[in-house]
Amino acid sequence: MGSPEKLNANQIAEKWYSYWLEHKYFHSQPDERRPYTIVIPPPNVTGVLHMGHMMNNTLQDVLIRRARMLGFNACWVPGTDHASIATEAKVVQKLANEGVKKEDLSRDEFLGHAWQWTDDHGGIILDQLKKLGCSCDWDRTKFTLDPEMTESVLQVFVDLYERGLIYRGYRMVNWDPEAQTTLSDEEVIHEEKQGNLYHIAYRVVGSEEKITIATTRPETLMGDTAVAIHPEDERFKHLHGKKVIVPIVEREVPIIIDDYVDIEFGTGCLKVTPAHDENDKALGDKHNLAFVDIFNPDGTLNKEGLHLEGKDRFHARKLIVKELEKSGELVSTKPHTHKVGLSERTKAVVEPRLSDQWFLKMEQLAKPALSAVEDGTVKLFPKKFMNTYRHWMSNIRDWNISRQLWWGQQIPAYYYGPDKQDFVVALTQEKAVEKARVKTNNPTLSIADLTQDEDVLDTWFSSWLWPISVFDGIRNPDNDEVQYYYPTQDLVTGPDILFFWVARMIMSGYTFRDAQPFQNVYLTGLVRDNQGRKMSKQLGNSPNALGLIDKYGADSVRVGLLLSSAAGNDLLFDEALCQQGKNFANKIWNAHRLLQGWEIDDSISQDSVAKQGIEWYKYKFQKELTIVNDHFDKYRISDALMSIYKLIWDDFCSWLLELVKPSYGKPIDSQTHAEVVEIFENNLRLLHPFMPFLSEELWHVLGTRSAEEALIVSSWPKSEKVNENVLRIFSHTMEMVSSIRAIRMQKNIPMKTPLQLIEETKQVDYYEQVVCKLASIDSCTVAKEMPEQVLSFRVGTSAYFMPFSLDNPVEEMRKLEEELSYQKGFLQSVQKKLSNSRFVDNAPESVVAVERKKESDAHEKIKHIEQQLAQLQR
RNA sequence: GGGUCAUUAACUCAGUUGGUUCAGAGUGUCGCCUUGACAGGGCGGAAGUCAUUGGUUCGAAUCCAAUAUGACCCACCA
Repeated sequence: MGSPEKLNANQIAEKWYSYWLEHKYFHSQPDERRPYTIVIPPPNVTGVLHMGHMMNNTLQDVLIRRARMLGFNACWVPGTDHASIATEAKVVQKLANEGVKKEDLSRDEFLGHAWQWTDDHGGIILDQLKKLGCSCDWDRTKFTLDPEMTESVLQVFVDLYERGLIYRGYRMVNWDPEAQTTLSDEEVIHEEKQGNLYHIAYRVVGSEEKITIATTRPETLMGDTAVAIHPEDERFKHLHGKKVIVPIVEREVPIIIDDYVDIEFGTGCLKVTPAHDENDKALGDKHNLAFVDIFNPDGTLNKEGLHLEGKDRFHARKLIVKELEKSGELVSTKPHTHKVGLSERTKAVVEPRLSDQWFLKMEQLAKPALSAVEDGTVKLFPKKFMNTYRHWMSNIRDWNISRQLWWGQQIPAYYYGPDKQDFVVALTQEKAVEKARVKTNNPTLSIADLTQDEDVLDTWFSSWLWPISVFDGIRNPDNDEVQYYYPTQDLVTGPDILFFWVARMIMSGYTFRDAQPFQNVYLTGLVRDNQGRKMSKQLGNSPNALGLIDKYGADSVRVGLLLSSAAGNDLLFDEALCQQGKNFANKIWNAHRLLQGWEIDDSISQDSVAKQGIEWYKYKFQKELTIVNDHFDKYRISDALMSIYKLIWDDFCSWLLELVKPSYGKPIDSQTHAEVVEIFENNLRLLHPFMPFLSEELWHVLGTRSAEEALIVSSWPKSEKVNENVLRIFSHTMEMVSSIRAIRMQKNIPMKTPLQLIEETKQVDYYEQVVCKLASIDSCTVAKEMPEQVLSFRVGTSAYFMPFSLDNPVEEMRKLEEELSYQKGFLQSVQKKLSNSRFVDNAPESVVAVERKKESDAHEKIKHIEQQLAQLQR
């Protein structure tokens, strides 16, 4: 056969990946089988594979490959996301490096650059997934900005608008001054920051009195249009109805009375800046205050900032504090930690800003999505995420879906007049014209009279349709594909996008197809380094994903990742685990070499020990198969892998192969060889989802297979009945072997020493040969009476003896006495339990029976040990 | 401020309705071995008052309460 001595993981990976592609095993189309579908969480089109992706996609591939072997029509849909703000930021940066400013480009010119960038860098990440072994149906690769995907998105926008769920509103939104766009609430991350609480004195009009307010943002003072106090605050009751002068701008503003104010906090007196704070806006609306916007889109002060016009907001803060200090109006500055909202993408401090934006009403959409998770139509793994999901869904706020960016789907709203209220929403310009003509009653209106809204849609407004739109289920709701593949089965993603993406897909699923998008959501943990830190570029603790594959091989990296990941718990990634994976691959490789190296003789009949071993292993395999299947059902993927790991390494390699191994230089009988090969093949079936390349390679080494017989499209083993009795006898046998080995090592007992068992009721003939072979003893027989000069050990309730002249009987006796006292203590505690009538009366019968068995077993063991001691004392 | 989760061997984690010989695994560690598949190996050890304190129970790592530590999520306290 001539397999090379060393395993070359990368070589076989390349070979089999092309083989699979060539035979279109990843491709799926509707047929009579049941579908098993996963849609990939689309990575950013210009992204690079990182550990999180590796983890995530390995899991998906394991699920898909097993489903394929289980006979499902497995379909894994790949694709990428245009990642509006992230990609646009990268393109802007790239242009800036070339000395080009975004402002100097037209929209079309900019989009040309963005597409160029996408074409140059896009899809790299998908090629990287191939290196990992992912069996995606590449013929189905989608991009969220593909024309048909865009059309789906726009159609949904129009539809929701017509249903009255999308509206245009002048609202306080999260503004990212760096990217100069709005952000949804979910794109804002709050971080604790050390800041100051400034106490500033405002003069009361018509009196010498001053009133002191507390603020963290003195630079917004120019936008103040009121000062607020609590109605019950005794300190300020005399000021009701009075006015104050805002320092620097010298603006006269009212003192308003509102119980929103917290008497305890700061000075109990609040400056109100309705244009730059959500709460202040509420106060402004309620008390009919003026709104003074003091910022430019880039976070600098506008002309309302007077002499500070053009200064950045944080610079302005320092300058204003200085001015107030000089004028004596700054009463005090106290350190104060508070949460600051940062843009998820640019890390810029988010500025609350009033502006015209598009919103989607969420309350109605959230209802079916909430009940789907509550009633188990959609299951979350691990379950703990149900609580956060429920909380979020029941407190959901409207979704700001417009972004002041260019890279994305432009909002299909068309203005036909100077007033921003005069617009129509339509899928195409042509349709927009028609609608506008009707609306204005002006039949001469033309496309030239329309201006499309400048904004694009939030990226998530396209990805929330992903499970439907990849099957074209928005534009063609009745097409065969979407009917067949939707709802999909499993979704594997990180909990960080539970709200961004998962929840919204569930909402869109019910809204547009009246059905859940997937049945199960497996939420993986974050990948951290072995010190528990998040992996990040700044820390430089993120291993190069492709480098790992080169170094260890894809199979080993997959194993390394899976060995450390319980669902939903963060996993501390350690490169040592990839080494463990590599060692495992090597172990399997060498097992096959052993098998291939034997000389086969078909003239001899089957070896009886081998026959017994094979019988045992078949049951052992079945037993583990049940456990593995159960782990899969519960999404305990790493447990499934660990079970297989131990089955192959310990049971197959360490026990079975040693059992069937012929003596040195002797041939193996052909029947045993054939049966071991079959067993090996079944092991490979279990292994395939985890280590696809190695398993496929060995599958073809062990037998000649046609393309249809490739492992990837073979079957997952079927469950068969287990003979528990055989397993029990074997585990007893294994314990005997281990005990003999242990004693031999300590006492330096010669090979071929015979072993005896004194109980006549016990059967030894079944396992005698196995024990003799593995423990290198001469025989195992039943003795009529206690032999002289023996070493002993016990397995279960059986006592075994080996004749051996002891150099140091005292040492042996000491050990026996230790064992005896342990057993006696144990017996005592069992008896105490059994003499407690409350236990005997209350505990289930089976539990009491177990205790009684313990008692009688302990008696028996004690008897053996005492006999042994008596013998030694003679 | 509200909530969720975690705390078990040196490390990373299991422990699935409380009940089989006084808590398991993988890695690491320590001994011994190894020219016959594999030192990327074999065999055999050692290692834990299950975070703390109470409670429920015949019986608690497991259920309840409080405390401590850590992680994450949500929220408009200037």
